Amino acid sequence: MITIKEIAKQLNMSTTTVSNVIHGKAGEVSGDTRKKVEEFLKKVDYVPNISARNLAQNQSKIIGLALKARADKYENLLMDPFVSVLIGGVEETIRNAGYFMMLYISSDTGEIMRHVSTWNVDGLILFGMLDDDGIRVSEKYKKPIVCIDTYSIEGLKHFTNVGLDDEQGAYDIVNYLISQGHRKIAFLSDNTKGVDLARLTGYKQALKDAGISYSEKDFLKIRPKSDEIDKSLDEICKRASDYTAIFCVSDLYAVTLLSRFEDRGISVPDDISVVGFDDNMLAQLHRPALTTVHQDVKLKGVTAADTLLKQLSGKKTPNQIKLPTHLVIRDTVRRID
Amino acid sequence: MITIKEIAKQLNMSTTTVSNVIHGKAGEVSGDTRKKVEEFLKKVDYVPNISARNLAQNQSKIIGLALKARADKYENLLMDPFVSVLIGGVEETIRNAGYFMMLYISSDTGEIMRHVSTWNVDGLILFGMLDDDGIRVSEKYKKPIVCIDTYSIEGLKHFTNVGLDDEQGAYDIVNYLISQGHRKIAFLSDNTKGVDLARLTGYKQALKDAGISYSEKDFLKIRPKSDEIDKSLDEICKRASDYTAIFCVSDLYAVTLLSRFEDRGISVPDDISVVGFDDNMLAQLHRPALTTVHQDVKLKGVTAADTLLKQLSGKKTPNQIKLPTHLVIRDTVRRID
DNA sequence: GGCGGTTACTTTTGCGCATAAGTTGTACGC
DNA sequence: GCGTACAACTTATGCGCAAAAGTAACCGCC
Repeated sequence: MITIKEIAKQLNMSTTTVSNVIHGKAGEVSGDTRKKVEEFLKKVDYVPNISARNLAQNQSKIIGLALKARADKYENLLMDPFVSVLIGGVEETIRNAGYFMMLYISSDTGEIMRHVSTWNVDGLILFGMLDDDGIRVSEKYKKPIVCIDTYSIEGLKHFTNVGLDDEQGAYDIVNYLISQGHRKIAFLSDNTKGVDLARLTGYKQALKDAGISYSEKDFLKIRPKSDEIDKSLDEICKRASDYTAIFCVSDLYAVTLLSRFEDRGISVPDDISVVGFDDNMLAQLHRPALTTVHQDVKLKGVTAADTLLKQLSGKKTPNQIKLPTHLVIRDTVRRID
Repeated sequence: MITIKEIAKQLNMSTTTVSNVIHGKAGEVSGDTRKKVEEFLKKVDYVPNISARNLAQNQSKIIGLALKARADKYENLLMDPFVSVLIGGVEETIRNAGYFMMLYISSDTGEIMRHVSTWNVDGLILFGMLDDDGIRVSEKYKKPIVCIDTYSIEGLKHFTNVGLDDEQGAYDIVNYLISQGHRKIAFLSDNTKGVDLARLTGYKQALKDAGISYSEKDFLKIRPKSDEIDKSLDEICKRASDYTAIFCVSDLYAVTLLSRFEDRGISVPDDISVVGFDDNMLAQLHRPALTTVHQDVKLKGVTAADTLLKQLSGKKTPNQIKLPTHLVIRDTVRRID
């Protein structure tokens, strides 16, 4: 590939002049010269060597997107259809701003931070990754970081988080359930942290506001590891008869439960109502179609990227951005009287 | 971040010595010095500056993964749940080999190639991207390229392709349909190129071997653009009564069709049988669960990455790798007599 | 005792680029 | 007609690293 030096030699001028034209520094190069250089650049299809540019400027034009990866099927973020949509949103935004995306899938924060340092990445988007260890490590590298769906109190002091109004979304759909006459409503999830906790809180609040009591046993805990999920699901099916409705923390779980119910001859919504959260393709295509809370996943990716870009240009951003959700009523909830 | 130069200064030795230790060049540095340097490196948590290294070595340790992106919902690769699994397979393999992954989503081959050149990427994995234009452009940059699911005859002369034995997979499932007594079998797809063509060929061959004739009208063409898909699906539903079974080119289409049938009161498999191809989460979770052809998507990603890594180390690779598929019999096919 | 070979280093160069610092030439004001 | 300001350049430097080329000490050996 041709270098600036070679171009300068062929045009019989200095590299600085060529460089100035490339960077559009007006007023430092005459119209004539500019034109000559521009034409030549086009002719030889000049492409800068980013390594050299980065070295000289101590930047990288790279934005890292780190995803937490886990081994088991239902634990693995990658299994959820919406992840690739989010990746797409981030990539598009970043590229339009002249940055590049390096994708990193790992659960080892330290490893990621070394990587950040090695590549001198300009900024980082963390999805499902921020633990206390991560916060400590990441403070060492003074790079802008935007988290997605992270509820760490400690983390919010340092980084901005892009997420949903999970609590409100959960509140809305549980409230809808209540409006349809349901009073025995279970909550299904595999943990009580972060996003799941926020949705649990919304669920509890809706119950409380309707004067419905909540007890520990209304939390149906699913175990996502592949060797346990079947057993776990069976247990939940047994306990389902205690409820008229189940609010699943995600569509993935909701649809999984739906198919399990179908297999056991439990009819939705006649025998029991089921709702989810996310509104992904699974929810739309399943029959009965799932009543759920819609989130705009691409927007989430775009917002995270935009926020990071703002920070890179020195602007301040709020440390908590909550995207709205809305209820999508389909066919898995029955009105009871 | 600390540099080799600084380390050398503090240890009172030359940068070359430090560099040699870093690269484990035995015999060029004494045990004592080696130990001293290694300890120091650990103490200061030295991380190399990749830009500088790449510039000096004229390499990049980057592997590009380029995905073809299209605007419409069903045309957009990212919408298919399996894409992120494939990305994960590539990333894992690459990272274990000390490379990094830069993700690129675009449909502009030229743009991608400029990017390749700018970053001096060591190799490229192309997914759903190779058109004739792409071949021409990519020949200019002498970098190893591995394609995924690409059937371009022209392309195979230049690059290796990792794909499935699509023809055999299609043959198997259509043959299964025939073994269940079906003779009026339609094929559903949105195009007749690449993977879709291979599956169509397998379908036709199975019909032929069973003495069943095929005519143009047995090809149900779906139009994936978001403003057309509904109408398109309705037309297909009308024509469905001419058949006892429909072989959809992908699970995404199959499940979409399944839910449309359900909405119109057409019962699967009682009124009509439906099969797909891919065996993704949609197929597993839908009820009735979809009979389909299984492919190992992660393996596809891993194989593509492995193949590229082999090429990077100078090894020869076959120019066509076909991963096996197998039939997964579930509940969307009825035996007819 | 001079020479080749080896070990364990150091000095130097250059990758391609951006940029600070330096050099012209010339128009302008008074 | 001299200083100043500015436009339009060029020269020189350094980013951090790898690696080629150089050096110095030592050993063995005929």
